Amino acid sequence: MYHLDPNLKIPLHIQLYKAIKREIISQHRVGDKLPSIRKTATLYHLSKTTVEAAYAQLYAEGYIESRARSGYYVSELYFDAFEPEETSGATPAKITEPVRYDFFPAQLHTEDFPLKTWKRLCTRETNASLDFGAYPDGQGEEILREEIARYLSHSRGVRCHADQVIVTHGFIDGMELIAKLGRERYQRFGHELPGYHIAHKIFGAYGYRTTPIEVGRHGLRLEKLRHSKAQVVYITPSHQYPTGVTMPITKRLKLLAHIQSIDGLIIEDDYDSELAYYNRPIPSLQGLDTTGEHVAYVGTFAKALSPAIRVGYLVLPEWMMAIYRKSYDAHFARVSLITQRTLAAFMHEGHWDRHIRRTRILNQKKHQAMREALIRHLGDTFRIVTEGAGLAILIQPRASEFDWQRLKQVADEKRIAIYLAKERSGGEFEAARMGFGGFRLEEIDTAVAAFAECWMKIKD
Amino acid sequence: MYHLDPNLKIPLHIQLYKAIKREIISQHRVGDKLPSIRKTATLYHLSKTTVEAAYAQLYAEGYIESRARSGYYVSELYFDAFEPEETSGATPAKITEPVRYDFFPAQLHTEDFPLKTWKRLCTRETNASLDFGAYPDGQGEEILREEIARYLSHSRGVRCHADQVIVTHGFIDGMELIAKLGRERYQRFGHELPGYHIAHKIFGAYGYRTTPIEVGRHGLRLEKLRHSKAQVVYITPSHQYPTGVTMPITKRLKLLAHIQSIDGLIIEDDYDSELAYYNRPIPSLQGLDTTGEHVAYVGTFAKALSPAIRVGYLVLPEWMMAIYRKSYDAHFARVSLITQRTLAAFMHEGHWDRHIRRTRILNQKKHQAMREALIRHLGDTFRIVTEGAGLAILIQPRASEFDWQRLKQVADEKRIAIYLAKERSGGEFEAARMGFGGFRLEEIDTAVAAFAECWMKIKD
DNA sequence: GGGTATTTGTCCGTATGTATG
DNA sequence: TCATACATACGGACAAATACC
Repeated sequence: MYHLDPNLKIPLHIQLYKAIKREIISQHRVGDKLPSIRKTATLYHLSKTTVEAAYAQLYAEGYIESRARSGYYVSELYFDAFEPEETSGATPAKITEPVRYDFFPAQLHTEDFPLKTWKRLCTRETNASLDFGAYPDGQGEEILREEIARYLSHSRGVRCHADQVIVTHGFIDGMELIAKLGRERYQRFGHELPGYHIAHKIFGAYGYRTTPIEVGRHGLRLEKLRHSKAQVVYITPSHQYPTGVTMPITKRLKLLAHIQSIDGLIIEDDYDSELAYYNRPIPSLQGLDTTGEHVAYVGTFAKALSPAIRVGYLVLPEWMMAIYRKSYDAHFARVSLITQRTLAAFMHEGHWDRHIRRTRILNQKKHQAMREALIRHLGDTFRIVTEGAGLAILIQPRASEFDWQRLKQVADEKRIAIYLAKERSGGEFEAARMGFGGFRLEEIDTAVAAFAECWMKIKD
Repeated sequence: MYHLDPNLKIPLHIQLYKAIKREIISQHRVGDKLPSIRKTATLYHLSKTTVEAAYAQLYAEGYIESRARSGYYVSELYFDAFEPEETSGATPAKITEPVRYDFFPAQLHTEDFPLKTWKRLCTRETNASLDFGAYPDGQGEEILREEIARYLSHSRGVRCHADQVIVTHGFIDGMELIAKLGRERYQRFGHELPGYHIAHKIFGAYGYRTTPIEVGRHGLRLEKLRHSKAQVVYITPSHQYPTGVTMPITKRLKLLAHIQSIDGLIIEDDYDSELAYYNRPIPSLQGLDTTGEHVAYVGTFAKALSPAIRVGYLVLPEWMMAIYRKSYDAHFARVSLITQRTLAAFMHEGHWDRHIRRTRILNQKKHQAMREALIRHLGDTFRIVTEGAGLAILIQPRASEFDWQRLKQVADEKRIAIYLAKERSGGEFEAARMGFGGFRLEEIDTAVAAFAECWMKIKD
């Protein structure tokens, strides 16, 4: 139930959009179905088109997804997402058979979440907060911001102070904030192609002109960037999504020099650096930017901890922080206080560092297991395109002809979820991304065996 | 076979609706099945939605009934009204002649009750309950409480859980319960003036000191409330009785702040929110009260469904529920189990939502019909004071002098029941409340014509 | 008479036309 | 010309009722 006022200057569909957005952010019930366009329209005496406009806005910004002829559903914000649902009690059996093996390349097995510790800290903080009547800090609780700043500076080479950190309700919330704060200064937004599509949708929704910029073997093509005249550029330099390439240090410096020369802004999305088990992490662009004015750093806890936690953070240059402080309600918390306090305690007591380390080792093992399983079950019919890039191994068949669509179809029938990757934009499917993050270590071999059955069938 | 012309100005679904209506009226073959939506659609080369809209229109006006997944059937109820009543046995002729036209401003025509559906569910639940020997729940059957909680939270913005809902035997029962539960904590009761007089009588009977509080153009006068020192205040914020004013959101927040500051209690009577066809609903006070401790919400099924059902409900703050649980027999049911189960099923299967929607559309149409009839029969001798407020249009004569008492008297002689409204408290009668809820749609014009005869006589 | 194919109301999102500033 | 909002019209997905075998 929202409050809408037709006498206000603000258009009705915007009012509705804002109200729903607020609700989604505050009670993030991922996967929930929104009331249908008609229901909402009759309830508030609006036309369907008005409601549709509000939903379309939410959709454009990635808050909700549309399932044709079924309804709108709250998005699993950010591509991290995935928790095999928490079946509470008597959930009715799903109509669609659940997948047996899911090779989703960017998920973590839920068992890997240190649930017990988290629960313990959570109840402790809940009790401690009861007699604590202080105002929340809209930027995020200070203790948490300090923990984040400390972590980032020692393990990611980000130069920052707690004052520059804003705790957000995840990726989208953070990107919107950047879009808003930057729109007086910038108009042209560049994004990676292929890349994570949500980013440019958000900036598009905020009135930026968006341009795709090609990704090469070492990340973003700098000459294309120059040519595009983009002032703001969104990149995933440490582990480009979805190709997995890493931008080498020399290129990072060149990129920085260019952005500094045009007084632009890099949005550095370091979405899964915590999981990197493969190589020495490269210092963040943010840390390389000695001016401290041209990089906005975006991070999240969703990947390494749990998507359910829904906490991310920004590290912004001082000039953006100045605008932020002027324009935002200092006491409107974007994230539940308890969650923030729990997280702060979790970090402060060293659980976060331990968890990261543990996850790294585990991922390394899983990677190894996947590699071995592939070799065992597929023999010499395949070759590895990339490995060590994230939670997946990219593979291709040795044979030149291969019917990818049929592979997917056969896998589907056996309720195996596989994920194909295109080489660059517009090309054909050319590789399978064999994700291992979602399996338990000892599950991997069985899963690959099942996959191999499909593979072998197609190969001939 | 109807003739439909897509080139006409009139929308196709309206053309179809009119054609079918004409046919039903001329050859009213009660119980006949209409051709299915798809049949008609293909026959006339229309989309399903267009036919659906036409049928929905007929349904809303009561010409046809829908049996889900079976078909649409011509209503009986509609024609029953014309038949001379089946006098069972020797009923003596009534002494007082019954009124021919009753403009009572807050009633619903009995035809509008979905009797068939209700009966069907009722027998089903009766049979189902036979072999079911569980204890009744004094607070109300859980399935019903859950349905109520769900309905209230999505369509009235009430924050509640089924645990906080108590099913009552109507308004008075509920108010008595509140009076009992609150009397240890509160002594001073405030009520609206003008207002619904029953409320303060009940609280008076339970030993409260009661004070009237004036109603202004936007509802209760807050300064008067403060001055009155009332701790408990009974209000009808969404559609004040009898003035019809709505308390805007800003005032609601102020009222809440005041009550919170004195640790008092608001009794929010949302008696006819379901019927609101006129404006966008405003979220309930209960939902705005973030503390969850200072509003008791009172609702009823009497208005929208039928007074005969005699079921209401309360949503109480937790502290009141705690007292309730201590003091009341957990197994003394206030309402017949069968009724509760029937109602729960009625809601669960979507009939309640459908009924509400249907009623809204119908009221909108009746309102329109009343408006047109008034203009047709009274010409420019009157003006509309308020409309869209509930089931009546308030009118005044243009002439400055007008003998209201004589109007009432003349109408009385013609057995027309009319209802006059005072402007604020203490003033003279200054408007007539032309209620349309009690008429069938097509009756309205005749009724207004009869009323116009009286009106014109006085006017001169 | 019990399982199966079809029919049917009902729900859903979507596209386009139109009045109004 | 553009944004806002509403009305009209479309056709697909689904589960229950029904008809059919």
